[in-house]
Amino acid sequence: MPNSPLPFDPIERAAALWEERVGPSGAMAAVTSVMRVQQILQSAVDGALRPHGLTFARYEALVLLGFSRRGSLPMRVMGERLQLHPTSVTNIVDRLEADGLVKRIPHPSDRRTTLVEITEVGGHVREAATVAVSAMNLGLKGLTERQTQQLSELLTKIRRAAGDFAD
Amino acid sequence: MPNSPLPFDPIERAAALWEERVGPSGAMAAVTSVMRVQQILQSAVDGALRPHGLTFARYEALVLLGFSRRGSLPMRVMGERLQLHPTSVTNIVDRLEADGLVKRIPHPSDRRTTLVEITEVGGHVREAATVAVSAMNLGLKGLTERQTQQLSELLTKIRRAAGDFAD
DNA sequence: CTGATCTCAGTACTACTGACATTA
DNA sequence: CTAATGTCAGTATTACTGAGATCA
Repeated sequence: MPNSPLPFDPIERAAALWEERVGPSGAMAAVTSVMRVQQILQSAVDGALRPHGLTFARYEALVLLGFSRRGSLPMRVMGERLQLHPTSVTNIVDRLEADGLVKRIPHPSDRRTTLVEITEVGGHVREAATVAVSAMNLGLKGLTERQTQQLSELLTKIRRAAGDFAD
Repeated sequence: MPNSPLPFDPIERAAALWEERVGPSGAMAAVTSVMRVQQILQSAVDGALRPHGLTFARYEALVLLGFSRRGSLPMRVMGERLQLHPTSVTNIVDRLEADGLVKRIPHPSDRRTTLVEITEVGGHVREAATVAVSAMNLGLKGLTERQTQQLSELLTKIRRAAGDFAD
């Protein structure tokens, strides 16, 4: 455990001081909250996936491949969907391939492109990992179903404004 | 730029497939959204702070010290407030100290404790950095003031449920 | 002696830059 | 020739584990 719980909300306290000495604190509080919740969720999900030898990033890649028609996708497409830097895709696929969960195969018509295909073992690991993260509801506690949806909607507004996608 | 914007929302698409093949996708979508928005905000804030030689983590530490009475706090307290691992506090203070923004001073009564004090230079950098992040509203675009507050409230429910603090 | 505080060494993971090879 | 696709090497940040020194 990093730290025992504080008797007060540190973000709320920081926001009060910010308001008093700097100015409106709404954005600061929201941004800090996002950072902190990301850390909480990342830690929770990674903990559930560790027994399966996966991180959340690698798990997402595995799920994406499992969703595709032929169980394979070009590296570039994986990067687009998972919002990953090209070198990060290389890195993640390297690790998955080293564990035998995916394999690189040549693209039939475009020889620049590398396809990544989920293996049978990869499929089993994906299923087991999915059971694990589903069982913990991905660490998302404290919100009702409706509030969870509200949260997604608010975050999607931010993503859209940031130009993540043009819907 | 990591990638050009997609013509559709990748999280929404993944959620639809998840719903179809795995089950309820609300939590998955929310968690993935948090991860992605954190990345967006982190990148935006770090970009604004880079000219000042700071990351968001180091900036937060500087702000925290600036808010304290005497401009100094024990390492342990910094870790509590910023929700950082003890070794991360050491790391961050090391960097700030190397840049002359803070300095370690001995605690007057408890010799186990190290106090971290913001320097005059550190105060100037903090002020300039605050102007920079305030001007960009911390990268938080796409939400009204009211929605920003809603977002903070939802995230705080998660933080409370995770045992971050006992209010 | 027990527990608190901090540091150090080392590991893991991911992002990003810049360079480069291959191919459309 | 220009653009696209991946890979490699190297750098930067932060989280975390385990060990250990110092001190209340």
